[in-house]
Amino acid sequence: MKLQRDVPEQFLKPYNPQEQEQKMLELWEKGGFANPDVCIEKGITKPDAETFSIVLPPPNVTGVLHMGSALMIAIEDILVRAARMQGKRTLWIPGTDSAAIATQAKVEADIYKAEKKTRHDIGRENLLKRIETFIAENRSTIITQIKKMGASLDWSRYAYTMDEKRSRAVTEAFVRMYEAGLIYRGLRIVNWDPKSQTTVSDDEIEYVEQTDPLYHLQYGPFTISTVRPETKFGDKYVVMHPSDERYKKHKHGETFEAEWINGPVVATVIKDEAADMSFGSGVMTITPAHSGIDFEIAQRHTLEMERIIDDRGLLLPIAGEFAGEHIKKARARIVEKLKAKGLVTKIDEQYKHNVATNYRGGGILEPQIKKQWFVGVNIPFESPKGTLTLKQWMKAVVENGEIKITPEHFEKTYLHWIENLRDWCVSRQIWFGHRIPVWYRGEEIHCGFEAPKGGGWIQDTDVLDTWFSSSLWTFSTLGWPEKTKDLGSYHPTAILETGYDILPFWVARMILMSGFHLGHTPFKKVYLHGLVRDKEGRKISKSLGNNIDPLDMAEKYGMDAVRMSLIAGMAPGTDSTISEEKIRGYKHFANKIWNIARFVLEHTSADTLKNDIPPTEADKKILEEVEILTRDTTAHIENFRLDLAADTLYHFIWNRFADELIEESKKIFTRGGEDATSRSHALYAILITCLRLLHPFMPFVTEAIWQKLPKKDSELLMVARWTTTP
RNA sequence: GGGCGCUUAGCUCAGUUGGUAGAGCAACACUUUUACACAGUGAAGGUCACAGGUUCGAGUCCUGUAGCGCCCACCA
Repeated sequence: MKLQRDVPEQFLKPYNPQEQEQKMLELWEKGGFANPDVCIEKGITKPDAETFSIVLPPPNVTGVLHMGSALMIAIEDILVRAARMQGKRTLWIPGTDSAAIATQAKVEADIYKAEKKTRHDIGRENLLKRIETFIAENRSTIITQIKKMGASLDWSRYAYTMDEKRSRAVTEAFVRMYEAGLIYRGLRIVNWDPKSQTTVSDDEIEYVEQTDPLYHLQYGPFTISTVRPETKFGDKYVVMHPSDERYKKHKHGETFEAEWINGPVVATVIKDEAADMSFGSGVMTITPAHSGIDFEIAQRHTLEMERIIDDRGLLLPIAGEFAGEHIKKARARIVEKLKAKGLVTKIDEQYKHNVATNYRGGGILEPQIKKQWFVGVNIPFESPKGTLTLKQWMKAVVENGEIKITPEHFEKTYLHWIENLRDWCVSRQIWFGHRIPVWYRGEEIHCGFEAPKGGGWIQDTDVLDTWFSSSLWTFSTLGWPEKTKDLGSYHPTAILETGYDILPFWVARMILMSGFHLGHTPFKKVYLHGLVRDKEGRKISKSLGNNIDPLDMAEKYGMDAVRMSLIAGMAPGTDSTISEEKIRGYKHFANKIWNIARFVLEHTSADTLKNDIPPTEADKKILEEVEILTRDTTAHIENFRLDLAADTLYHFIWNRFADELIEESKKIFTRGGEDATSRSHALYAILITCLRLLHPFMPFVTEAIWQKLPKKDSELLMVARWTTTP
């Protein structure tokens, strides 16, 4: 058979991603098919088709794309593109997050560096203005980068956690939960950072190992031990385990007198299982105002709680002669005094223990009792499943299979987390974020959208935990609390895809919020991906210098190669590795398909494809193989085994299609005749199918080839049908 | 301390309900044959962590041991 001369010229060179990618992006944008309304309008999707909706876990508005987010986008785009091609009404909603703590910290640090001023120096209003400016200057980066990845997001529905609609949703959610009694204000022990003057959520604690002396002190008839003598001024309870044989003769509630730092005190014996019999003497004194465990013990037995340390870390008057001193400095002097009084029985100099620090800024945390806002997880509310607590709801929807988590073993992690779940502290003492919609006037409290009429009302100065707004995301992005069409069509979303590391923080809390506000789940499925590591299996971090920038790599090897190398070898929920060599490997693959297309097009043309001839027996068999390939790939995608789908396609295309089918076709074409015609039809059909199936994974190269095909059922591969014979 | 995982080729990892061990990369030899050298052909490479058990049959199921990792809690 004679070579066709009408092969597009571009195929005569190796595949050049830089040349094609921008063109494809423009083509897709012009089509507008990421918007399901456009798909319906243009007759691509049926108006009553099954929906497939998914929210993009919103990246930080001022962030930059890294391999982790690239993986997430690749996975979601594959699911979305496949669903769209399968005829579903497909919506993928983009958005960004304000990441309040991180953003404020960054701006504060910048200001301090340039002007040596703290936020207290410049004031709330000014700081917020500076943050807004900072966000305005940096917000486009991440959006541009996401677009470059080829993500088929519907940007007409873009949402930002701090925009007007989302802010409205946050306030509405807070007010409704307050009115239902699920949000309350309470005194609780919180992690207070004296350095930055804010509370820190449990998730933001970083434990740092430290070596300090452990002092063993005589306390009445008991020996207690502590690394922090400076907190011990108010101690008047000794706690021991109820079944500790050594202290059998001491009854719960009995009192005794003990000589202590600033003179004699009357102490009470408390029996509580929190005491560890194997630690030291098995007896401890407690400081309820400055220790979580102690606070809980005190609560159980309704003991007095007295503050010893103020918000700045200075000792209060209870410390007597030490009052006003900073705890750090006071310790040595207090130890001296205890020694002088003969109360120090022993010192372990090299005692290793963990100190809680603020992972941003590193300040050592000092637990304090503060008034905070909480979402009560054990308070009943009326749900479609009857009267339930939030905790019971969150447990039920996963246990009864309304929400399926993949990989399955994370269901255990989730349920275990729910078991240990305590009330969620949602107030934060920072300035950037959604302000708590509560006003005070003396003892009066008002929760609503604005201050009540009449003067003297002062709004709560705290803002909400950033996860509060994030947990409304599946429905706030669809227009809630308005009863929008989108909300009706696309909620619950089909699937939530995110990293396993935020399963508790985000996934669980979305289930909570959706349960209360909508009475159903926010999604039907949860798919969790793993972390991206370097080829040595190390976490990617700036300090290790092993960061591989996805956009640099795309520049060098093409975005398809980057996407494919993230997906291949990535089993659900398992950490995967990335390396430049791997990316290069998939660039070769893109080139392979390119050359396959060239070969096929050299042996077909619009003219030859017109003749509808029956395939030979051999070709029939080959076409059956392609059907199996389609079935396998579709099944793998449905099971979220994108790695297997990618592998299957890779091997079929390279080892079967290229190495075998094309090789044997050369002889057939040399002989010519009907067999050759049949074969050229078959190869063309295989190419078409491979392009369709591979498109979600490698959208650019497949679309670029598609654009040059002489015969196809759709102008854009992006909205071509998933399975069909032309 | 509680929970969840992992251990398969030099490296990174697949291995779906048990049925004679797989891929990519790396390394080796050969080949410039007009789709592609960003290639092809071929060869090499493994006591599936270890020890028991169930089974006709175990990488796969069960029990235990060792090593590694992650999450949660946090020791006064």
